[in-house]
Amino acid sequence: MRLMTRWLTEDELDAWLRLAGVMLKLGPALDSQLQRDSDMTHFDYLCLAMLSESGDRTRTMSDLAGKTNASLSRLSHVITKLEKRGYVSRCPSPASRRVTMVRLTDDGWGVLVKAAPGHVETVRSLVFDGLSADDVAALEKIAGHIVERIEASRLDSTC
Amino acid sequence: MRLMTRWLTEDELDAWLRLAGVMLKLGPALDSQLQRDSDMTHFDYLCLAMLSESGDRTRTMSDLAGKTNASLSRLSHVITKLEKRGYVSRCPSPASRRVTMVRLTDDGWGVLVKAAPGHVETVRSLVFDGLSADDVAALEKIAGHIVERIEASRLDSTC
DNA sequence: TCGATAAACTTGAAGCATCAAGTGTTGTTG
DNA sequence: CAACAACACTTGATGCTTCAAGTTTATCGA
Repeated sequence: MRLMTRWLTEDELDAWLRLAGVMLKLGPALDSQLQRDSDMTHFDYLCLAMLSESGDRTRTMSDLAGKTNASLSRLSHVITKLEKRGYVSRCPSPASRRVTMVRLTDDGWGVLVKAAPGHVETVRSLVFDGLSADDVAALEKIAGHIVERIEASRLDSTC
Repeated sequence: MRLMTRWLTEDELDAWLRLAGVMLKLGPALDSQLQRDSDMTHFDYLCLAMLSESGDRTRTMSDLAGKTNASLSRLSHVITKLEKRGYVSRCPSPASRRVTMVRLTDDGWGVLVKAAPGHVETVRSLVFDGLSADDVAALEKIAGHIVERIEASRLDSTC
């Protein structure tokens, strides 16, 4: 708790309200397209995509949670759903009995391949069309900065 | 539907994954702080804040939905909740009988004033600390660009 | 002016996310 | 080596968001 609040400057406030707008609108916009065309959430898509990028299409829950920026709890619920649909399967890890591994099935791969073009087109048209290379670099830098700070703050409070 | 997908470049993909990280982590981080310290959601806070910025602490539902980047349906549910807590009140509009006006009550104002310092401090520490003025300008430009494109795309599909 | 269309919400149900609590497994330390 | 803490999840309940459908009021065209 601080005694004096460091308020935002006018420029910061403008930037903040727009960023809040992105948070409030972009997620739903992506969900809406994927739901309509492929009956899945953006987060579902991310899970399948992150699995597909692993050599053997397999990851541990914790690893996948990290790659998708999700809590283990959220991931567990979603993996249960995707497993019911046959897109992924859980299997025990050879390394340790307390880790669960998730594998992208052939069906899951098929669904991902079908969903990808429409999703990428949506991301392109909502985010990247009209952005310069400098803008893209700035976006990566700033977004990376924010994610880092969030992760650092979670470490603080855990100790 | 396009025949050839314009995939993302490597730089775009990096930027996109980080932006997705922001979407997935920043909202929950803000919710978590506000929930813990003030028993409210970030979206609740935004509603109260946007009402407080109006001269008479009053806005129509549609106007407030626009300011908070929300659907009318979402807003209606949340306003019902905030009304039950006594932070806002609904009243008819003198101009037209189909518009509902929402007013920030004194209690709501009090809650907002109490919540603001902690929230602003969180936003500052997660987003703005460590960003240069150029970064802030870039953030505003890019986030504004994305929000504009989402709004434009919604108009497309509505016609 | 009358009827159709659109605007401005509201509501209920269904699906998602989060939180708290619980289970089983693996290091770790006295 | 036995207790204890930490890790890697899983589960159930609660609250939030979205979607589809419904209501009431205003506008617009013939």
